[in-house]
Amino acid sequence: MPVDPLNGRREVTVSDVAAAAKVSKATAARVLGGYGAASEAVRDRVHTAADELGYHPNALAKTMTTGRSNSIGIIVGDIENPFFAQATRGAADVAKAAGYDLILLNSDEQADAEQNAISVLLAKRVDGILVAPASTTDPSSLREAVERGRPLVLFDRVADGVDVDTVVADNLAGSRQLTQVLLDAGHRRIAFVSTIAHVSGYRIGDRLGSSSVDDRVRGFVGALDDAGIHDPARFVHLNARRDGVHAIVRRLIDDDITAIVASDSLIGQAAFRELRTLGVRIPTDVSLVAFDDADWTSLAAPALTVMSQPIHEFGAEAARLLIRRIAGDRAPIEHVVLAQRLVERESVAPPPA
Amino acid sequence: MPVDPLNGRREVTVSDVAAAAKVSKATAARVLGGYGAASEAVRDRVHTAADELGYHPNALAKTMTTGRSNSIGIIVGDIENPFFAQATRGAADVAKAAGYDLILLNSDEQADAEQNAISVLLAKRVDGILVAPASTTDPSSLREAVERGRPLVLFDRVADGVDVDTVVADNLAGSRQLTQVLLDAGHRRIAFVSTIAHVSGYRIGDRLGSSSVDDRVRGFVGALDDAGIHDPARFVHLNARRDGVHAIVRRLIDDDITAIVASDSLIGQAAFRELRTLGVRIPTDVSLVAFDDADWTSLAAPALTVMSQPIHEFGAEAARLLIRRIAGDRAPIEHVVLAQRLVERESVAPPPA
DNA sequence: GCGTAGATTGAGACCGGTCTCAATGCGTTT
DNA sequence: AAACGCATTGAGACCGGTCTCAATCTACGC
Repeated sequence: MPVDPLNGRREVTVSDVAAAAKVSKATAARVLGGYGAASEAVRDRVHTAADELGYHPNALAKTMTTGRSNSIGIIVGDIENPFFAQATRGAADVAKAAGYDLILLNSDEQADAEQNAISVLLAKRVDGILVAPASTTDPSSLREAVERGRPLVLFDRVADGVDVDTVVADNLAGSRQLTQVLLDAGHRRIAFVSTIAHVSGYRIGDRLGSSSVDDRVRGFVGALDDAGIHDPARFVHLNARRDGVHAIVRRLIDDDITAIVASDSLIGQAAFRELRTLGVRIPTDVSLVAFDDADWTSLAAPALTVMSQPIHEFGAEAARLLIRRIAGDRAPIEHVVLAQRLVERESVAPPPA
Repeated sequence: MPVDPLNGRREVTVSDVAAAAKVSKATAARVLGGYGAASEAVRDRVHTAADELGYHPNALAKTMTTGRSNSIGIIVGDIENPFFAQATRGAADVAKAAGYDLILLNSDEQADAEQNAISVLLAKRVDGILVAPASTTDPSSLREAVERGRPLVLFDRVADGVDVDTVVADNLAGSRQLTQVLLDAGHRRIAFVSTIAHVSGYRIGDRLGSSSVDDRVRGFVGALDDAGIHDPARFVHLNARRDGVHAIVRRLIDDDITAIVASDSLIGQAAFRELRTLGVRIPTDVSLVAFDDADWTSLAAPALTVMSQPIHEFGAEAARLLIRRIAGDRAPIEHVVLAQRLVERESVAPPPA
């Protein structure tokens, strides 16, 4: 009798049930597994035997032969970030409805952690992987998944040279529109702030490590450019993680910036706090807008004007695409682009005279 | 040659590597698995063969014999709720450091979903389970895990009759202290609002479905009682999910309540919004306090006075306890109680004259 | 030079399912 | 009554690892 190595207890197996029901292992497996046929009488015998013995299927053994684990991996930057939490929930709901579970890994936006996460997931034989890639420009961490032919779907950002389904927002258009709100209010000295790491000062044509931020910056720069503002690139401030959002914001105030576009909700929050501690009034002295309609943006005073994204849907749609691929769909790669939506509130006003 | 049933591709196995390295399967397994001994020469041959062939271990096959999956399940109410997201991150970090991955399931605070989640996790042979139980009073959904001897650790709430390690906050003391802030400000008509379902109006001695809410209510009632307030139970308002926080808040205002204790951050948020739409000024007209130092509470105007909890630590400590149990620790059951911390801000003032 | 301990290696069972294929049983057709 | 089709059942290989145990090899002591 086999013994569970973990707690020394015995797990009831198909063979045990078969013996108790006086049928072959194959037959017991058929009725317990719900495949193949069996006579009514046998089915009853097996089921009652299973109940009496307390049979519980071993999903791993099943995976061994079928090759399907009914679990999918999801790699996010940080589950504590409400953005990822929401996307994960969207994915979890779709996955659950289709009979899949989620194995969750945080990458902290680190390529090596991401690569390691993928190896782990592959070793656990997940049926597919959902990832918000840490780097758009260096997708080497994703290579293993692609090479080994596991279905892979990217969300929030794309990755160069990785030919898989993706679900992202229309950040280019969204950023243009968000920036335009500021321009329309009369601002000319508008800063864009992002935590993304970049080798040096931003210059037109530079490619950023995250396609979504890249698009946002391009939308921002494009809008300024269209408005006839000279050298818009100088208004782009990156590396805010390294330098600190508060330090950057302080510098911006010194530079007589009159409006700030925060690249995401977390940066928006940090900027909001710093402006408050500096005693800078929003929107009287400085206007502030951000991406993502996070909870706090409508609760804060003033409430923030934001570019809202269907975050839940990022995860849900990505999961749908993935599950289709797992099911064997060989349709051409799909690049889903979801619209953003402007939510105007109270954080924008004309620049001070 | 075995073929991967999922994508028709061939996965390289220990046997393949063994053949290429001209050693037995057992020997190849030993060097690849890092157990047992092998001569330097053989080790080299096997490793180069593995590299050339592109060998990737199958963690499931390993689990089949060892009985350890190196994954732990975590069941939360809703990963989208920042509380659970934070706790999950805490657990994920500790788990990762110990070589475990997390399988995440949402229960939506539903006992049947929780029970199903446990079955799934058990079938996937997780080494242990972390759960914020949906019901303190009806722990039947947890029974299977206990009966089958899988290590189980509860966090945020306990469950009656389930004799396992737990990690919760000192809600009784925290709630008392939080209520006292209101009492000290001169309030006598203070309401406690929770979304928890309850058969009827709250009465002293009633046992609530969540031990943490139960403790908070008892702390609240105790503080009022000590302050000589008659029949404090009448100030406890439950079933806010069913009735709607906004409806309850409106009713409270009609009843000339001068202060509100929100049972968690989400309720605090809903109450805050409703008070604002009603044109009720905080704290001039009504004081508002809540549990959990969520982001928005310090960003809102006025900033909320809250009872802060070490949420991250709930998950982290629970994971630590669980991993100890998985490792075979037979020490007596541990009930960790973490302290809460009062954060006084601007949402409390004396009641209007 | 021989015995023996210790290191190295291989054969094959095992984990708990699924799956293929052949054997058996039974009702129907001719 | 022989032949046939279909439903039901069982034997045993297989998935990809681990693990036990025995066989072989090596070096050392006397």
